[in-house]
Amino acid sequence: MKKKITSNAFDYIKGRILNFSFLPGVKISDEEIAKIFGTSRSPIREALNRLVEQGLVEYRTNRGFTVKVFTRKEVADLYILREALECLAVRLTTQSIDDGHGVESLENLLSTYPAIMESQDIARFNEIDERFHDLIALYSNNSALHGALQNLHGKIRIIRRYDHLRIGSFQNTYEEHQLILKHIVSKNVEEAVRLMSLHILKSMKLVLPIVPEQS
Amino acid sequence: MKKKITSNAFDYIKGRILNFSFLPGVKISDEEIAKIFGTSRSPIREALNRLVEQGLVEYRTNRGFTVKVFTRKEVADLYILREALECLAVRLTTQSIDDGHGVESLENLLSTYPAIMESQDIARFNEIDERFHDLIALYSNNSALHGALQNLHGKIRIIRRYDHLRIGSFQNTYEEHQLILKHIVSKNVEEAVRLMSLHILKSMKLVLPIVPEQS
DNA sequence: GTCAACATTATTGTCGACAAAATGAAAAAG
DNA sequence: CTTTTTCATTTTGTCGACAATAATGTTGAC
Repeated sequence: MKKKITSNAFDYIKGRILNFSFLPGVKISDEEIAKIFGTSRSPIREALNRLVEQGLVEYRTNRGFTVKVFTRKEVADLYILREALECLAVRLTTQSIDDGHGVESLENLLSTYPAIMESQDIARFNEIDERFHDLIALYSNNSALHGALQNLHGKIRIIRRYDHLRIGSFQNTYEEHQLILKHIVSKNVEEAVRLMSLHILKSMKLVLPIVPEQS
Repeated sequence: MKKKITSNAFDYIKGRILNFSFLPGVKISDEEIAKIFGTSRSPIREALNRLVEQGLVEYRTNRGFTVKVFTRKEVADLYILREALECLAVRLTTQSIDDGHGVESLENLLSTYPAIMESQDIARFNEIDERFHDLIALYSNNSALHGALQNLHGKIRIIRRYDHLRIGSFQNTYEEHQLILKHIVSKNVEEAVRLMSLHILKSMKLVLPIVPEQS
């Protein structure tokens, strides 16, 4: 088995960005990462270039790499795009879900919500929340869509950091997910899509005011 | 003025992929590109890693970089995603188009179609075709959406290579674009969206059979 | 002639070094 | 004191080299 430093570094840096260990705006020094990995800077730079293209990292010539900072406008744009994509995912998934164990997976996931809500573990709850949406994207059986949504979720995760009041909306999210799934299972496409749209837009309204106005 | 080899190489390689000078499946040797640029391989590799993340180039460990080959399923997925995004773009653009010179630009563009149709210049026609869609994405005033669509168009361009019968459909495309714009201008959102959807799906039906079945 | 084992060559991944550019600190000018 | 200039330090972009891996070619057994 090989090392493939680039790929490891990619995961490592992305991980630290997504769990807020690297905060928006901070510099990511290739030299430092290289030291951490005990390697040279070349593979680290390759990883960073990948992350730039993924939209999580920003780069300015002769000035290095920083974690991307999103303006409020950008966040709104992301959510509007996300709404369209999630609705498409619901549409496609509803059509094709019986061809597999998709319903099962989703219902299993839903059944784990209460325990986690009980525990008040925000990070964990956000994880399964994201997983719910990811599963729907997955069962849409459209890899381009799935990829696009994963990319969006990454960016939105960075933003969600500001969003700590979410404890109150756990119950809400749970109920909405349940209802969406119910309509997916019963092939009620239009209603499922309508609910998903509301679900995303509601989330946007919660998040937007918390994002700092300017970069 | 700086050089920024990475960025130049990125544009150069992407350009050659998009104008079919690098065909799907062929190896892109970093060493060769480095020779062309008269530089070392490091900045070339950084550029290639960016292109990998953009989905135009594929990478396998210890085996180098190749131009991405799309399967027919992937192409179908791309078009379905594209339909959703283009429709969203039409929706947003219709709402906001009077706040600028958007209509003008689009009408100007449309007015250049006949001459190019006359000339039978396929490449040039595909260019303005793409430009029409890009302008709509631009005037949607949603940078996330615009970016996602640009990315999609890049991938679809690779596929379009197989599509050489398009001369016949010039007239068709022209009329459809005219009609779509007309409904955008007159704020007839739903009809504009409906027509755009048909426009994309028709294109998909044309392209799909031409894509080689398997990778 | 086919095929496996081995040897040769080419390619890929990573390294350490260094010049150019930016940053920050100190000195000079106002 | 501020502002500007100069200089030292750090960071960034690129290079050329090399070991590890894969691709290719050669040989000989069957």
